[in-house]
Amino acid sequence: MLAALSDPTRQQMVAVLSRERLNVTQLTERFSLSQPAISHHLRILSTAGLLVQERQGRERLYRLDTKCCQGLADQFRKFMSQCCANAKCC
Amino acid sequence: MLAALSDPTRQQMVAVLSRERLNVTQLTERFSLSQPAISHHLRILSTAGLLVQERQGRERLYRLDTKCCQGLADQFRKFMSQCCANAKCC
DNA sequence: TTAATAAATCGAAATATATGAATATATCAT
DNA sequence: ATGATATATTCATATATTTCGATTTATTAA
Repeated sequence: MLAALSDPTRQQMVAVLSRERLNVTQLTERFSLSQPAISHHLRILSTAGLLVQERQGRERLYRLDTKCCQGLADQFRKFMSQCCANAKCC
Repeated sequence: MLAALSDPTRQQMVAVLSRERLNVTQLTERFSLSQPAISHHLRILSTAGLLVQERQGRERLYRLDTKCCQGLADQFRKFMSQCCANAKCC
């Protein structure tokens, strides 16, 4: 998840897809990248569980998987909180 | 910060350094990596603001910068929360 | 069935990252 | 000063990632 979100392009994609449901073509228009590059990033974000696909006719709309996002964000928060709590004891 | 934490070795290093203050040599013993490799990771984590150095005689002890860690974790949490909130409106 | 469109995959090139060996630097103890 | 130790840096190499062009696959419309 962290690796998926460590790329600036993918961070922007997550932000954009949190506001709108877009297909690959639409995303390709917004980012100055080729369609395969966008597909590649979508794949990485999807594999990390951050996105979900919705088939709509011949298009595939991507959007944020909020449940999963919250879960992952929470997991990360816990890791960091635990580390910070440990550090307090030193 | 995300890039720094996306590497498994560095995640472990953060966890370890949250519990103990260690120098490069000690870290090199715990991880099966060369001393330069450890220094390299320490540099990346330090640059991201996650670690601080403490000079102690001829050694340099590394430990978690809890203040910075919490700040960064919080920043990330806000980003994800905002995205999830946006998504709720779709 | 066929043409057109959307999206994924493949292959290759460019770039970035991780790693270790060797070296350099800095600090402490003698 | 000198020797020993801790750490950083340099350099080269291996690996991974990003990107695009070309191709393939799948789906819809005619």
